[in-house]
Order: sequence, then C-alpha cells, then structure tokens
Amino acid sequence: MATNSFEDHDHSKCVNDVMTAVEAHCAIHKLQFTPIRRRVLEILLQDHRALGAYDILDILRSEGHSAQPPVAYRALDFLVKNGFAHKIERLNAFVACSHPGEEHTPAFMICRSCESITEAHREPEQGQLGEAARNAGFRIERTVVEAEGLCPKCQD
Amino acid sequence: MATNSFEDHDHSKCVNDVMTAVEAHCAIHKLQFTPIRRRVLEILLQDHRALGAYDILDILRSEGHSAQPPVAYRALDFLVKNGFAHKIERLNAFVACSHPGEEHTPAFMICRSCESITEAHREPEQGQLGEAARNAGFRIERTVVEAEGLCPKCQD
DNA sequence: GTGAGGATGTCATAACATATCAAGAAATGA
DNA sequence: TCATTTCTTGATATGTTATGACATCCTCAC
Repeated sequence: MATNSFEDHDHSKCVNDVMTAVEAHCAIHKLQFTPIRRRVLEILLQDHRALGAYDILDILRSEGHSAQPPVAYRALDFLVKNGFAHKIERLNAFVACSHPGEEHTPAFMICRSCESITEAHREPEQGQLGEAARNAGFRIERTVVEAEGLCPKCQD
Repeated sequence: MATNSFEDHDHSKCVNDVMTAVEAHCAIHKLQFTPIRRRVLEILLQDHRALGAYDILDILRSEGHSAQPPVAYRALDFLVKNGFAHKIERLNAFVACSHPGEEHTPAFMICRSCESITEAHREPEQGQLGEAARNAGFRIERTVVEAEGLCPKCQD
C-alpha cells in the first residue's frame, strides 16, 4: 500500500479498504450507514481531493436525489463526527479519511497545483505546537494542521 | 512584555508597539497605511480575539463609514498580505499579528471559552509536519496551524 | 498637469452553512 | 405486535462569509 496518496497506487483497493473499514466500524458501533451517507463517502473517495459541500450536492442532484444543502451537510457531519472524513479548513471542503474510525490527529498536505491531499498523522502533545502549548499553559483539545504547497509530481 | 497574550499585560503598550512597528514598516516599504486600514487594524488590536469581517463592518458602520463588504475585505487583505494580521481558518476570522512585518510562520492557540488567541511561532521545516512533508516529497509553501482548547485562565 | 496605478464607493451575487419543522424509518422494550 | 422513542430525511427559508465588477477618486512620478 502506498504510504501517501501522492504516490501511484491501486486506488480501487484504496476505496475498498476504506469502505470495508467503515462498514465494520458502523456495524460494531451501531451506526446507521445509510445510502446517502454511503454515497457521500464514495464521492469523497473518488479522488484524494477535497470537495465542497456544494460540489457533492451537484453530484447527488445529477443522480436524482433531492439534495438541498442540509442533505450534504448532514451526511458530512456524520462522516466527520465518526472519523470517516475530515474538513480542510483552508479550503472549506471535505476529504475522506485514510484511516477511518481510528482515533488520530491528522495533518494535511494540500497541493495547490493538482489539489491532491495527503493525510499524515501527528501526536498533538509533541512537536513545536505541543511545546508552545505547554509553555503557555494551554490545553489542546483539537488541532488544525494543514500545509499548502506542491506535491512531488507538481514540482517539475 | 508578556510572552503570550493569555498572561496579564499592559495592553495599551501592546497596541502602541504594534501600531508603531506597522507605521515604520509601511514607511520603509512605501505602503499606504490609509485611515481605513489603520482603523481596521486598531479594531483588531482591541482584544486578543479574532473578529469576522462582518463584525468589523458593523463597527465601521457604527462610526459612520460606508462599509460594504469589500471595504473590510480589502483592508484585511492588505493587513494579511503584509503580515500585520492573520486569518484564523478555523473561525473564518481575523486577528492582529503580534510581530507585524517580520517574516514568520505562526501557530495559534484558540481558547474555546474566552475566545482569546495567542500566537506562537514555528519553523515550517522542522517538527512533525516538516518531517511528514520530507517523507512525502512535499514542498511546503504555507502552513495553517491552529490549536483549539482552553487557555490557562479558563481551565479553572 | 497629465497619465498610471492604487485605493475607495457601491451594487450585485457567489459560496458556504445552519435553523426549523414536518414526516418517515429504524431500534427498543413492553 | 404494538407503542414509544430516537434517528434520519425532506423541504423551506435564512444566515454567514467572500468576491466580481465597474465607476470614481486620490496620489505620485514625470
């Protein structure tokens, strides 16, 4: 398996692995993985890119669903709350999680050229931010860590 | 001087220092520090809090300015572009910079209770994000690093 | 004083997100 | 099985954040 989504990889496996993991997680935790929620996650998984809620709505509409804004936002809330997707604050957009269901503190690398996104993992208490927080007496509950730049392929 | 804005400090000195530094920077770089831009920065400096563009607009209006949205966004663009203010992506809001004009890579700690914000500084190439970027072959150009949690005072 | 570029005034609208309430479906327990 | 509760969805409306476009005006260099 590719260590990050900038590398060439078998994307259908990538999608299947995530869907399988999410299904299992929902079964265990008695979460309702309804058709809309499933479809929105599938849409996010199509690419390692972030999609806005209205991009998702457009796709849902083209498939015949009703698709007023709350439809997308509710599905996204469900996916984000349960760790199946993340919001990219810099872009006001959403991306499928690479490690669904597991507790983790993600960091993102966003290519400004091809818009691909790869997810890395951090330890919130370590590193420069953790140190700054300790110095300030600040108790971290959530972090947003996003880097913008150029992915390997777009540096040429 | 306080090492971070969570501590008690002489805030009028805080404001004066920043305004003086910004004035100097604008003089040197031939930037037009116009009344609107100055006023918006003063508004941001009133507290170590982030304000939305429309919060700023409300204040400008209450002072008799015209104040259509572009008025605030243009002033904020100027302040951000020149390093006098930062956008807090998590909040879609803006905060005055503690170290105006200097090249730096900020990280923010946002108190979810009192909404105060303090700015720390990072080295983008170091730490966990820098390491993840090197591993992925990603070239970082900008970073968004924001922690949400509780400041020392609000932990009681 | 004229021209070029930057700054502002103003209107309009795009893009992102949520409140509310009604109706329907699924899980729960008697 | 039926009633109850809870979660999910449908639908309308609205709130919030941000930008496009164009006219006007100011400033500075020449």
